[in-house]
Amino acid sequence: MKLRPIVSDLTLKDRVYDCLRDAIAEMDIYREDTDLRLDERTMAEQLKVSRTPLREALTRLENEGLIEIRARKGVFVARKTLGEILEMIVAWAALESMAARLATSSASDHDLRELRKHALRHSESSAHADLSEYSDANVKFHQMILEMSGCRLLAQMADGLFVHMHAVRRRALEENDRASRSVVDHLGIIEALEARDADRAAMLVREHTLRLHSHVRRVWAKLENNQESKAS
Amino acid sequence: MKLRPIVSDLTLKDRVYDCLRDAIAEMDIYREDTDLRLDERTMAEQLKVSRTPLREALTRLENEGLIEIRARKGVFVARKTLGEILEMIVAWAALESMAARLATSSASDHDLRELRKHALRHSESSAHADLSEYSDANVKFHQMILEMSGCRLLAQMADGLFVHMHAVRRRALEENDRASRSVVDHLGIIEALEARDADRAAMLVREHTLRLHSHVRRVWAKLENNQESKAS
DNA sequence: TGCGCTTAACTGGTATGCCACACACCAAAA
DNA sequence: TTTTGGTGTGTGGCATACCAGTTAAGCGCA
Repeated sequence: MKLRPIVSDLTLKDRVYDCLRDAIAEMDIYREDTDLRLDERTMAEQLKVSRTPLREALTRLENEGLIEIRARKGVFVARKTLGEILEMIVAWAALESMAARLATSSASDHDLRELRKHALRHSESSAHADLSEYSDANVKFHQMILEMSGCRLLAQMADGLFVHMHAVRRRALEENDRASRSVVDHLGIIEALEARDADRAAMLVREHTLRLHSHVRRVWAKLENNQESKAS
Repeated sequence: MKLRPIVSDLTLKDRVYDCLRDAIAEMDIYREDTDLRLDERTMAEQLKVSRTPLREALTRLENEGLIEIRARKGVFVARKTLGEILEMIVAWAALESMAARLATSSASDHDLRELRKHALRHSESSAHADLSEYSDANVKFHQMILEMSGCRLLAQMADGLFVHMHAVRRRALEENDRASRSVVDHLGIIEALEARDADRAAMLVREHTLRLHSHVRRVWAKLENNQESKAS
């Protein structure tokens, strides 16, 4: 018989952190009329905890760049600038490119079959499915590569970046012609992995992600122009 | 009359964080008889602050993996396993490789001259200077490349990894024949950057860092064998 | 003497209250 | 009407007290 420990070591602070992290990820941060203000006391009351564990959770969120705590001003959900988002994509490309390189030698044939299966399953849905579903499948694809690298840290660091992208995609990933291009890219990546071609796999992943980089830059700039013209 | 703002936004929690971070970096974590235990109340007393800001600083250190907080057991400086250290080096290689790639297009000629100057200044000292001095110069070299990428996030993420290496190098970087090899590598990297050859620069940086990877793996394994034979 | 139980000291976790500062609002003076 | 100093309210920062789990020393019993 196998028993699991009764007490989970999950402390209040941790659970509050998870809760807030999810809540923030679901927010529509970039809508102009979104209230980015978070009040410590209000939240503490809603969560039925005191401010202490809450504040420790907030400290953690601040480290990860999800919120900004300004002394005696307030706690605010961080709205990333275009520049910061582009940098995150670059870092992501760096990590995943290395992951792909490692995966060519550490991924099992079974892993690669699973990856291909996943890609095929969602290749059709890409055209007509709703954004959210496609986007989740897309993220999943990249996470699979990161995991196949066998290097947990790479996956972990990339995860920290994905959280931010969650909010971004609502604003910048609306175009759908990207999806079909994306599918082609993915297949190319899979083939390079299957061929165990490290340089090629790393290169394709990098270029694929950097394509997102220019896409976001383009779309974002357009959006900001729209806002300006609306304002004037 | 012109006055500068009086208040620095540095809160107690931040200063405590800086203080602890430095203190931990200076510790000889991997010596067997080092006491890894940190007591909240003792530290609070020494720092003359209450436990609240101290705990928030600790939370932050825990996020970055420098310490481990076990509920009702104690706070401990985290001793990284060999596997974790190797993963950090891989991630570092990923980030800096991308940085070198970007640097080939974003670094100014002046930046590159500075880099070469720095490398030359320390190329001689590498042979006879003490480990600490050489190691600092070495880290500085890599930080310069990360900065030249123009991508702050890359530099920032790599910095988070360097903190851990600070403790590691005391244990694993004792061999000195590495230094001369390192100098050669560095010059090669500089030349690739000067030639604005992105692929080559990225490749050289990656291989250079991955050499550290195998070096650490080798030395570490040897050390652990020594410990075992001593214990038996 | 050896084992097990009690218990007291110690740990991090949590709740609470006060403080200093930021800011908005208001009233009085110009 | 505009400016300016006062003041009230709300915010996060910090200190403190208490709580619950952990541990090990001390005690009693077989």
